[in-house]
Amino acid sequence: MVVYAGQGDPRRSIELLWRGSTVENRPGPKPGLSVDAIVDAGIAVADEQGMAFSMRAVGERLGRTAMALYTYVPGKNELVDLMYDRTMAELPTSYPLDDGWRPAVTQWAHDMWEFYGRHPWVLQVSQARPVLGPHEFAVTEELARILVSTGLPGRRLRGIVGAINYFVRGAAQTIVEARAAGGATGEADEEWWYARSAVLLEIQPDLEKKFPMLHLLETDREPIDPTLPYLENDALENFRGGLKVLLDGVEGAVAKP
Amino acid sequence: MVVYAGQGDPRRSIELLWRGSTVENRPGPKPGLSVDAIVDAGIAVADEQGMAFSMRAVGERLGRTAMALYTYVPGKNELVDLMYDRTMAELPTSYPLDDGWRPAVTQWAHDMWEFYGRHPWVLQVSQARPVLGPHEFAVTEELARILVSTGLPGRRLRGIVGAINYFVRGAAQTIVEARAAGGATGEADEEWWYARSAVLLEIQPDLEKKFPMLHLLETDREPIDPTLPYLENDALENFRGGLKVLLDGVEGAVAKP
DNA sequence: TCCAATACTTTACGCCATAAAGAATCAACG
DNA sequence: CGTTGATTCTTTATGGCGTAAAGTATTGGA
Repeated sequence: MVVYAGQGDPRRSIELLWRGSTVENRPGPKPGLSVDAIVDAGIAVADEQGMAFSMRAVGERLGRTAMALYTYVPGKNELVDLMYDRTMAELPTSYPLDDGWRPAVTQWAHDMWEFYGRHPWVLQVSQARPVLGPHEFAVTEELARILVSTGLPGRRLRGIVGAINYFVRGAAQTIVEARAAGGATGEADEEWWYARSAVLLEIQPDLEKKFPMLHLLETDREPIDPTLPYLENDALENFRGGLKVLLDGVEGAVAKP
Repeated sequence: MVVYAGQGDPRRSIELLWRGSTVENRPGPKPGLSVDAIVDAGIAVADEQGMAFSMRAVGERLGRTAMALYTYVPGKNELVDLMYDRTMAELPTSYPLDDGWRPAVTQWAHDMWEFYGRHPWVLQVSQARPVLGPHEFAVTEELARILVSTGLPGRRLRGIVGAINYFVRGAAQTIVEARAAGGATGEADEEWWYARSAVLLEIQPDLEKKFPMLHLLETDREPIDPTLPYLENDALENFRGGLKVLLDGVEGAVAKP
């Protein structure tokens, strides 16, 4: 299940995102938890166990039952929203433009790529309905700021911002899920690929003849960095190459009106 | 939950994908179903109800219990794999190159975009572990074929193929999920956005000053086609713009060595 | 005719999110 | 100082999910 953002009461969600919890002097037992603590626990659990994290797991990590969380947070969806936005706080929001927009965008993209690698579950949070939280805003604002310095009009930049976002996300997703495929250890990785490929070639021996272009793409390789596992090499190379082409396109748009 | 492809026995999965079910004369009652029928039912259910489709629902549509499906298919993951690959069969796999690669790629991308619109659940199927089915191969092979005609070496094309895929997927995801946000009818769409935005502006009145670049991007609009709903306009415009930039980048790569 | 394989159902298990109700705790008011 | 009412947290229960296990009915071949 992709987690859709903000199914619940929009007011409550947005207040939580932008205001945090307002604590006054109220009757009743002192709260033993806080929204912040719950969000942090949620992030920790998700980082460890992926999106299979559950309210039970988050509660357990805090020494409570799952239901205790519902005192602070309307439901799982809203918690995910908060986790999503909170995590984004760790991204830089100020890139120097001294060398122009291109190095800045490149750095932004690489940071984003690494961010997704650190928090794979973020990629599962629905994208289209933006969470509309402050940190997500800040991160996108920064990309916009960098790109505005190209001089291109906003109406053209919107597609570009989207393209860069989609690209980084997609590329990150590829590597992240490929890693996950290997299992918890991250080691059985190549074996998994190998098992699949072997069976595939056994069943379809003439695969390379049936799909000659894919074969061509697969086999025309640059020398790889032997210190990295195969998949990381592959993904990083493709990421750099794709980003380069994308930014070349932007450059073209900047050059001619 | 994003549905990961192929958790089970790789041999069984791949055989199902590439060979279909082998039916001989065996003892026991005649099968009342077939893998094909189940896959079709699965696609129908998913098209209607989104990824919340369940084994029970698929079984029901065929007048069986959920467990009956397990006679034909190892599990839900494998069924999703089969659905995924089967759906892709409806995509064209031969674009004319008479006018060069660019119109062909553009058409490929638009077809893909519409495909995702027809089958939104496909976007939820895990990307990174490719399903490795014949139709997915064919679709990607075709994109590769088009791009090989640019004369670029395979090693450079790999990043480009990735970038185009990610972009189309991302852009489609945005519009598809935005549609879904509106609810089953697809009508409450703008209202949903409006509700969120209104609350956001109420809580953060100086939003536009805090994020001036986003504001700039948002407000610099082209005249829109009044026959389409707002969101479709927006998404389509961004899709075209982003794709153009991306392909400009490819063109740049083609021009200079 | 009987055996063994097959198709399918029923039942059950362990997850999940979360609704509903109850127990314990505390500030404020009479 | 005792009571009230709000608040935190637990317990229990509901209805969903994928699928394991066991049972029943059906069939081709020996």
